[in-house]
Amino acid sequence: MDASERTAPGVKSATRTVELLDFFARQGGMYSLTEIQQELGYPKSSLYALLRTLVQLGWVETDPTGTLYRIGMRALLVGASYIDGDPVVGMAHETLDWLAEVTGETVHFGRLDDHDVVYLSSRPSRHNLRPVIRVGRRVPTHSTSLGKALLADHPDPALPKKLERQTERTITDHDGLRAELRRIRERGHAIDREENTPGVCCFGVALRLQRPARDAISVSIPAIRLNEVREREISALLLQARERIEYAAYHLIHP
Amino acid sequence: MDASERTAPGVKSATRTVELLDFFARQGGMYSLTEIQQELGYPKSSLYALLRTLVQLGWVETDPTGTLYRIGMRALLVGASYIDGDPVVGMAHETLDWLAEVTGETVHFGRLDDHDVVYLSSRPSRHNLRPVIRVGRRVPTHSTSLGKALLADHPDPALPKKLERQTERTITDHDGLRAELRRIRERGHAIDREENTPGVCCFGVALRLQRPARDAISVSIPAIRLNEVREREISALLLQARERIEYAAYHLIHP
DNA sequence: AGCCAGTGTTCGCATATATGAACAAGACCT
DNA sequence: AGGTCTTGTTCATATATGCGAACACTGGCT
Repeated sequence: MDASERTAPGVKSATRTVELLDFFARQGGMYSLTEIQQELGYPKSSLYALLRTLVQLGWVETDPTGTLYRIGMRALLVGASYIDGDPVVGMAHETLDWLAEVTGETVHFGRLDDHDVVYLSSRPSRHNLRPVIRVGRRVPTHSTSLGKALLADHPDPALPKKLERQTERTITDHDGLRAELRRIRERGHAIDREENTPGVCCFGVALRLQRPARDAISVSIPAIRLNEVREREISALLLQARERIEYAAYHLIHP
Repeated sequence: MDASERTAPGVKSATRTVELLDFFARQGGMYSLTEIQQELGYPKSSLYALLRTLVQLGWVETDPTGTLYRIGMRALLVGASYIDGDPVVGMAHETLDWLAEVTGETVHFGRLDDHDVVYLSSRPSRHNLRPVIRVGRRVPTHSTSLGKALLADHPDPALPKKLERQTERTITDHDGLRAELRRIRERGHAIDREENTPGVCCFGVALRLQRPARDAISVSIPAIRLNEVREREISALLLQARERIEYAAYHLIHP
């Protein structure tokens, strides 16, 4: 109960369980006991017991030799259900379809979590043959249109300590980012000009369903296909999409 | 170590952690402490500590009052990574795209897990506007083409004790199912004629990447759009898709 | 062959957690 | 208001778990 209690996050073994799952999720691939041990720093024997338990439950799988571990199938179900159960994602569904349809570009729905934005829903662009699963992926706030739109909506946004460089155009200083957020508030939408991924520009707006906003939508475009006309077109459609979702939300709350 | 050790699945608190996540995933929605307590049967106080721990870690979220719990955003990431890290799903990707393209129908990739098949990847049909997230969902083996194809490939398949009725056409007796599996082996592919979902027929084949097979692919069609010609067409394309995937797998193993 | 380094596995004790019972806080009656 | 449920929260102790150290295997090296 004293101030030194920062080391007590609760049930230790539950914490480790999800940290382990998180590790697998971040890294992907298969790892040996010692590799995981080195990464997470738990004692070998504790980790061993934990892994065996999770293997037995199907949340972790091993290779035939039983010595390499990876995430198991039971973990799959969990992710999908967060999205299925979310009313906002549900409401936005049709509008995201529409936005993808009229722009022909990749559309994302993202939610703020700490200093990241988590993709909750997305529509592949018509040009992108392969519909990559991006749901559940995390991207930084400071280098993405989704993230910057959400930061700009916050009266006193908590910026990450260090703004990690993603590309040569990433804004990496706090003053620059604050100036950018001001521009976004004036302009009404956020733009990411290859600040997170080379060759990709994004336009994003925060959904004002609660203050400060937690959800945002964006349209991503290959930089090559971008020009002033297209830019105006995209931002207009994006704002229209926001209206639609906010309208739907309003009528859900006040039937 | 004696025979009565059936009650010791390992680290208790880890088991409960994933059981809790599983509960949220299955049920969706928000639940109070007592509701969860009644469902899972853990002592109130233990559950309380567990929930608080997971809330603090972002794996469980509460409503503003802090009294209703639901699954948290961090759980999202985990599911996606299972699929991203799987070599077979990766290999099948292009072929699934192709199969969806040439049939115009919904295509699924599924993997056996106990008495269920888990969807690992899917392509929406051209007629189905809304690309529903089905990845991670579980369907029974005995009432789906994916499941029956996988059972048929097994020399001595472990049939579920009780074959749950899904529709009026579901095969619910073991003898009937065994006969059906024999027919599938003779025919070369599995058919589900509205046995799992009214109005939906599916064609499925197991991928022979290991024996017994663990993965399968299927094409789903609205029963209305089905006729003998289309049926032959679909099964031919399905078998072709299987060849492609098996071919790709072979060349991945023997470069 | 024998050694060595690295890895997975087991075991007994110190420590953290699980638990039932008691307490607090509302909600809903009458 | 007062009483009576129901539900969330805290606490002390029995109990399960975490831990270091020892053991067992394996493969590579000399």
